[in-house]
Amino acid sequence: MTGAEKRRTARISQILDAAALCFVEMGFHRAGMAKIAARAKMSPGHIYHYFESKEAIIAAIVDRESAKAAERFAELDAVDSNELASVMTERAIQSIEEKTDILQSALNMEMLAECQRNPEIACIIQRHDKYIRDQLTHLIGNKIGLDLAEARTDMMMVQFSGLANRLLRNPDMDLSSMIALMRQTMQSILTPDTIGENV
Amino acid sequence: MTGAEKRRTARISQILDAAALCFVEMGFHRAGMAKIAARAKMSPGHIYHYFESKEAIIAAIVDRESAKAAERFAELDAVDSNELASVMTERAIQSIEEKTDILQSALNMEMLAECQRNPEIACIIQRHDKYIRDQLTHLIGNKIGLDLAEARTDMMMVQFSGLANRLLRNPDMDLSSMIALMRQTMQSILTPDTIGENV
DNA sequence: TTGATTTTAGAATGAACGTTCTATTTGTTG
DNA sequence: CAACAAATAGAACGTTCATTCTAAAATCAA
Repeated sequence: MTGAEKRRTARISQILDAAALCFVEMGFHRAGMAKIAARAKMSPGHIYHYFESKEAIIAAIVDRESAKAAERFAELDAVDSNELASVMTERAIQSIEEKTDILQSALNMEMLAECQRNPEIACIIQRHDKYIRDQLTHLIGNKIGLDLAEARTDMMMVQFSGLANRLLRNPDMDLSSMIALMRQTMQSILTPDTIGENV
Repeated sequence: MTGAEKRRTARISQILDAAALCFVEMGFHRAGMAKIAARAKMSPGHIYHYFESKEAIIAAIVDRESAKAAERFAELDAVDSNELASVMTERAIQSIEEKTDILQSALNMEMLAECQRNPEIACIIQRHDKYIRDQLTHLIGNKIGLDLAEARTDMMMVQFSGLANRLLRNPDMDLSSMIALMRQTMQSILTPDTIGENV
């Protein structure tokens, strides 16, 4: 990688990091280019050498998250089938405990609200969503070998986004009881015969 | 109610309806007062005779939803204890089927995104959330008479917001399978001995 | 080092938007 | 009906913000 290319990717990272923080703190529309620029330690005008528009920045952030998710799934794919269910459960718990995903879900909320009316963003997010869903279905159905893999995947995803949503709406909520619930539900989703005959 | 008061409440409804639609369609920040006014069939300036600011309109919308929710809970409170669980389940299914709550959840998303940085809105939403939670806990614990009422309530609320979230993110999702999952989960939440010992 | 090219800054632009102000219309009441 | 109050319209204001433009600084090639 040449010096110029290095610098370029470094600047892009700076912008993406700054923008993500600004979006979380102040929302997509209140986060002005001036503030993003200040946080990324460059001039507003300069951002336009790397991104065509503010929207392009969101798109890039979603893409970046997708890439991270892909990495995590690649890791899970390497786990032994017998351990997979418990590893997935613990991963989920862990990401809640770290509250990492809480900040992330504030960002997701912003994106989701935005994608309601911005078709290009909507497309990116739906592609991302489909990717995650396919990966999970693969893990649950093929690797763990459970039946009704799609239904279990949907339950899991409902659980995840629901939990994030509730934590956002009720920040003072008792995290430990939420974690207990989460663990239990994850286990029941990833255990045979949990899902009744009426599905 | 005098003629003046009638007109006043009618105008306020007009504004609230128009604003809610605009917020869903275009988001809080893109929904300009001009557009809300046009939709409410009045001039922009006139809105300020009823609401101090745009934020006051959101606050009023949330309050209005709270009032509607209160009505629905009052109805549930009158249902016979033995039937309550199944009535609650069917109510939930129904609101999904009608897709009413989907539009509603787009609005919720908007509010939720907004409340991340607007403390006044955050306060209103959290009060609303607490109200719903208390009501549900009362129904589940006192009327149906289940143990672990708070935990069951939280599971239920996670389930609800999660489902709304997923439908928003993935609008083409197969609704019928979602409904099947929902029914089953609601039943399991509202049945004794469903929640394990580890809670 | 010098000329060329890329990178960066920061001011300028133009549009959008929340809010306010002024004037007009409508409705009410003595 | 006349006088007053409330309701309403719509233009005007001031601000904010994404984007563009101009020029300066830094980097690199020769």
